Amino acid sequence: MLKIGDFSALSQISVKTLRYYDETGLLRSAHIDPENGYRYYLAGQLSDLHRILALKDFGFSLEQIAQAMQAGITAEQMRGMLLLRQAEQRKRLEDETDRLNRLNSRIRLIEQEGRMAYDVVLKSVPKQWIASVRETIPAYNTVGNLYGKVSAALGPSMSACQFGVALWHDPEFKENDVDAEAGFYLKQKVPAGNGVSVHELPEATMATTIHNGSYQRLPEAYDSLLRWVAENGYQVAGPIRELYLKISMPVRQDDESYVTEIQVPVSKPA
Amino acid sequence: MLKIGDFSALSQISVKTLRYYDETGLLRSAHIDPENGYRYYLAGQLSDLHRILALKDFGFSLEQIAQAMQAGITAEQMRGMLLLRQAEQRKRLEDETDRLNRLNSRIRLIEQEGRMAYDVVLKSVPKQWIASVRETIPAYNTVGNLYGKVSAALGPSMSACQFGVALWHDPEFKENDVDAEAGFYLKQKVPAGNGVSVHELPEATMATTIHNGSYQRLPEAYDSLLRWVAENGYQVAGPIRELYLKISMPVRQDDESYVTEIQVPVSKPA
DNA sequence: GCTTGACCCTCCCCTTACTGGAGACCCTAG
DNA sequence: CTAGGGTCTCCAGTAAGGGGAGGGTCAAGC
Repeated sequence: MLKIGDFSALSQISVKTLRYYDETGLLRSAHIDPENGYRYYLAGQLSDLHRILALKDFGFSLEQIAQAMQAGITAEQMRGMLLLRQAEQRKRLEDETDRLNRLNSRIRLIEQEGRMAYDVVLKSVPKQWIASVRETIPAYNTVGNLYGKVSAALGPSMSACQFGVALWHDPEFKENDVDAEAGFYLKQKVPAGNGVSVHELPEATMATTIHNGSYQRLPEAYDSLLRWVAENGYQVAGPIRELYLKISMPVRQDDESYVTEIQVPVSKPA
Repeated sequence: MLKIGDFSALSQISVKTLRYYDETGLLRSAHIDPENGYRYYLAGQLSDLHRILALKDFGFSLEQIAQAMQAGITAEQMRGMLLLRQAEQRKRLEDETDRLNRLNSRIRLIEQEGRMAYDVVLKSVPKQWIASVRETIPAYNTVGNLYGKVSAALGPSMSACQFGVALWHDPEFKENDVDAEAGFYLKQKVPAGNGVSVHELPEATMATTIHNGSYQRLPEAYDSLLRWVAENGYQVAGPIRELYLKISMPVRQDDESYVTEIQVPVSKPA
């Protein structure tokens, strides 16, 4: 019979941890002296502990290990467990690889451009009702003219609007003759009409960034964002959205208090 | 001013998390109504939140992020942070890759041998005093004869002994003329003499496994262990140790109550 | 003006796999 | 017989929030 300190020395596992395993039932001590509560272990329990440590090293939780241990598992069942864990571990490895790639990409961007670069966040946005008009306009920065039309057509329904948004439908960047959709996100559905379309934008996975300030510096944000998309192995999968989260009337191109979010729908090519 | 729910909807970050960030000072709400305690956010804070999320995605802890955020960091400082994180992430990726390899190796072993295979654990063992004799013996299983010599030579010092141990000094497996060292681990240093050497084994990183039962099945344990060492990219880096953790007198080759630990010192080839 | 449902608040407990410490008891060697 | 080290239980804390209770607040519809 070994005292807990001896068992700890043999196994290189801390006394604290052994007590924890005993307490949680993962590895019960072979005997407890009822006089003084001392735990006693058998040398033969070292193989149980080794099994626990090996499974832990494979990435199983203590709870999973406890289940496997008390069930007197066969080689075939063990193989099944390990194959499941293998799949999870592959996924994990892929995630960590992607994370490293994102880090590398950001470092490159900072080194090449000498500035901080925009923070790009990948997120899934829910379905969203929108009231809008879609027209071919001469250039990006003339999109503002469309909002008057929308709000005039909506009339009292304007109260259901949250904030302005633009969608760029051209699959490639175009200087002129831009296929633009402009309108407002809606708190709830409102009737369409008067040339205004009311429809629901689908749920989508978006690479997004926030631009603070003047619209004249928007191209830098687009630059960071689109490079992020390309360098991390995504492709653009739909119209890019611009959300005008803070704006003031009358609209000015160089108001530094404006807040704009750019969203690029993305997908991983198969 | 946005209520916490609005800010949550815009950012896709849960209200709970936003409150947690406020509480911990990571992202304070711009204003708190003193009447009712409601938190209010500005749209401009979205870019702060985006920075937090981007850094979190890179693997920084919230505490690290908080420090970086309140210091008004420059692009160059940010680059330094990211380079440090990059090195950590590379290490992590390597660890996770090794873990997957260990998993693969174990699965292969089970599939090829149709049994559970031994649980191999990598651990670092501390320096250890030993009293021993070293001789060339006809075969492995005749090592038992040496222990009598050692205990006779030690005399009353035997009380400082913990358990018997054998070291195999041959770099390759040998059936005959085995260069063997046999003796006992010591609780403290004792005087040498009478043909017994007392010296200290160095600290070492060991791949280890526990064998329960008859010595006749020890070769299976060696098989699992040495395959593990080879398949996980280690090389043997010193004499293999056998620790006789539970044994009884007289020694029998087929006693199923014996417990033996095999330790292979390993290193990663450069 | 009233009600109702959605929203917001704080406070507490829970998660994993332990680690650290306090205070008390116990064992063994000299 | 004493000193030290070993062991016990209990409590608190970790990172990053999630879940829920209990209670106050706000806005819209009637």
